[in-house]
Amino acid sequence: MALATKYNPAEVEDKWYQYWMEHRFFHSEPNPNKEPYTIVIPPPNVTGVLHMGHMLNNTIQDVLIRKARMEGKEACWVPGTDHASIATEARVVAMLKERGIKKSDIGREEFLKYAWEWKEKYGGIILEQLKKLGASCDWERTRFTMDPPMTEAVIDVFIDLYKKGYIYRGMRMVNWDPVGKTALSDDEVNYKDVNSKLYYIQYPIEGSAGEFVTIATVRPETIMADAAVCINPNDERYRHLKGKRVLIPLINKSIPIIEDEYVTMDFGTGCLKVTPAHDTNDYALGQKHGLEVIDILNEDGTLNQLAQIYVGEDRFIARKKIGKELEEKGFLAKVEDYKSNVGHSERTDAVIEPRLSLQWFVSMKEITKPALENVMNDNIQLIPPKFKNTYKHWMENVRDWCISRQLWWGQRIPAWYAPDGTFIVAKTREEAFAQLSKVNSQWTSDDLKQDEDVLDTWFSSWLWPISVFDPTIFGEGKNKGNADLNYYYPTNDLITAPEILFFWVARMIIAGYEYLGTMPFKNVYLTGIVRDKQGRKMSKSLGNSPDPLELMKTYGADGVRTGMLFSSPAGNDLLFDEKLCEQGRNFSNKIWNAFRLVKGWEVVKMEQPQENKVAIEWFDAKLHESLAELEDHFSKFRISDALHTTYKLVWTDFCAWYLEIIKPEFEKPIDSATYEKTVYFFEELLKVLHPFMPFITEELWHELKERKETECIIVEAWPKAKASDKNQNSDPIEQISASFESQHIEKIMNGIMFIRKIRQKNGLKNTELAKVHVTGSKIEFPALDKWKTIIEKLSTSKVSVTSEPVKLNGTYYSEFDGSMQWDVEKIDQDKTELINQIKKDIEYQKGFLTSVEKKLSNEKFVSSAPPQVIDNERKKKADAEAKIKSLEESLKGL
RNA sequence: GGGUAUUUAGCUCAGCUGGUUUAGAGCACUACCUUGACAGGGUAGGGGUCACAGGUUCGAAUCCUGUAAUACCCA
Repeated sequence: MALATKYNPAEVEDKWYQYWMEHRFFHSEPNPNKEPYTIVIPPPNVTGVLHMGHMLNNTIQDVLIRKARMEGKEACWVPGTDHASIATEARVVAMLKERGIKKSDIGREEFLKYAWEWKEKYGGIILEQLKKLGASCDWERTRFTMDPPMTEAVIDVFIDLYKKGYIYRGMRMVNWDPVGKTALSDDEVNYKDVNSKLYYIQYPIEGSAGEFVTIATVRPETIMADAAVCINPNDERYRHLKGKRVLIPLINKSIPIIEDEYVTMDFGTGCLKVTPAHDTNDYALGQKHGLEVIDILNEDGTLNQLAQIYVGEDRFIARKKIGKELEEKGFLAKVEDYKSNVGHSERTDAVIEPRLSLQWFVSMKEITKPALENVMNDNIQLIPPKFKNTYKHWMENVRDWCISRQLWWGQRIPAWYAPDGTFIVAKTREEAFAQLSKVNSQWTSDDLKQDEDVLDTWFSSWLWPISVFDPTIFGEGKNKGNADLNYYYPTNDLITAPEILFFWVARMIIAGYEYLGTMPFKNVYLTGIVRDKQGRKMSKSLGNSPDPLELMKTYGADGVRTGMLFSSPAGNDLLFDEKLCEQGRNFSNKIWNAFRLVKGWEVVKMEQPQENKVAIEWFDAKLHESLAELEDHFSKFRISDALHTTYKLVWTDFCAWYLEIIKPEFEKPIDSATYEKTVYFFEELLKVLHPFMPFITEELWHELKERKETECIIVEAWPKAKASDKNQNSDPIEQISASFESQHIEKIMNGIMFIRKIRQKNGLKNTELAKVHVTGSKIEFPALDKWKTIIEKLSTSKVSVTSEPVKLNGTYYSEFDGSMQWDVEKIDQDKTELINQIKKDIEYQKGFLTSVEKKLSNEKFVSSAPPQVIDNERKKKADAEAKIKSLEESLKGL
């Protein structure tokens, strides 16, 4: 045989991907005659390289899009990347540092030139890697969140929301990253338990020499920013302090003692220092009591002039030094070890500093309303639905969204400041100046300064499902959308990771309702997180992630795709094991070898053997049963289950049973009728396999038959499950099973396995025939008779079949399944094992019988259970009794 | 601290509306098979008190309560 015994994916994968591209099979245009099916890719970070999370995510998207394409829908999968302002800027800064260039020296314009240069060079890597995976994205529609039209959309949205009153500028306590020197959104902060110390500091009471009040704090370096000391008005211990003042140690500054029930009496000393500039809760307390705000930190986390002491020192060094000085000067009562939960920057890992600053915010209270409502009422479906709760909780407690970032890489905020601080939000300097001139004519256009900050990347990507189609619809007086938008929007499914449910998904829903009045997608499929075997999240720093490209080289893209999907229930984490890819590769190989077998046959025109007709009839039913099951799985996004169904259909039903039945003896030809039908089955199987394994299926599709240039499996029609004529209303799976004698065949297959078992126990050689007698009920007899030759072929035996019990000569091992009796003639060998087996069987059956009898003798059961259930129990009882009898007889025979 | 989940075979998971022979699959494991498609294979086999404790019910892996462990999200 000319074909290699092992399938070699490397030879075919690139070839077919290129072929698909050349023939533009991935490209989509609006087509009113077809139903659209749209997915927008969750845009990976431009700085990113393919990791296992992308592999899983994009495999699922590709499975869905390929299936939709085969179903005759206008399938459109839009790819692209986002500009990831913090991550990219960090990369570019690092690159410049290597070249000895400092960001601050070159200025914004120059820096952005380098950034774009960097983006052009490295930015496309991940998209190229997706091609290796087989992703059938419409590459002609590739988008980048900083493409000029996409940027314009972002600016339009900013201006529009500002005009609507959703965007405001405000002094707010933000999460400040002193290393990145930027504000972070709440979601970009990771909280970690950190060992720290609780300092008990004594504040002298003004005017009462020698009297102190003790305060516990983990941040002694902020005492200089204290604006008050707070006690609980219900606290008896401090009643005498009412209305007094205390002096801040070391700087001797006088501050008031205030009262508020906010203070927990049993935490620390029950006495709280209030530092409005450096703690979120203290800020709120300060607002309430009209306290002074003293910010003693610079943007890099060092102390400033207002601190008076240790000016210029880093906050952590200052903490140590102040602790020491407090002790030396007798202000420190004690120090305790303390565990506290401290926020760290997701990007730089620096300890987050709550900091007051002027930032831009989106007010979330109103704008989120439709987004919450339409998820709760299932207009938009989250899969799995357990995420609805989490979503609801977040949406109901949503805080205003801080959208300004102190970076250069991103869309610069379109706000223009006059020298006196008044500002105008407008698209261009000219527009801003024109607006300003109306109210104030003292300045020239050149006096205007644009805001230095850029917008959060999510402020771009929340528009993604709209702006990839038409970025021009945002803002007042804009058009109602182009043909693409009207055709593809709302998109169908969004496949993404649960970790960005709020970062991204929720915000896209908000934008969708705000700008188009409708949902951006109908279903949100949340994949799990890919972990290693020990359950650790895969990460670069742990180095526990395999290189996806290497994996694809080793196992083939098809192998890795199926490997990922073998174990990926929606929303549950996937413990990745390379063995899964190996299983995927082995599956490719199995398909390949089935093909080799079929392709190797000599086909002649001759009468079709009866057993082949029987096998075809059976497999045809099996195929349609599986198709119905597949449809059910897909409709519920049970992708892994869909793959398992396909896997079993191909490996077990087709290869292990069907092909074994019709396989001609060595070097004998096959009849053409069976061959044609087998090729047809093979084609149908390749089609259902295609979404999972696009490459091998395309290859075999063309190997199986001569095809025209565009006759590719990627655009072949998806096989539909046959619906039976009767019982139109009942479940499709049941219909098919019921319409066919499948339950008889299942019994026959069990019988075949019984014979094989006895053969093995008997130590029969491959050439020796087992002698078998099968007795079936009247209803089963026709099926048995039809399958007789097949039973013989598959179990290497000589079979006789009757519908009435007959007297058999000799001794037999028997199996009775309730209606069929299988007797395999005993051959003298060691019987003890078999005897033990039978005894075990009898015991099992007796135990079973007891449990059934217990049920039936329970009066309450008999009186309250539905009749069907009781009948079934009676049947179970009769079956068990018959089985025991049959087993005891064969035991006697031994 | 608050919330949401999970816990079924050695591993990864199904088990969808409580009853379909005292629990299924894949992988791993064991035995046998150099069988003319495939050893990346075949045939057969072993393996589980459904986390624990209560409760509801004629009947619970499935529903309820509590406990424990784990994971994620939020503060």
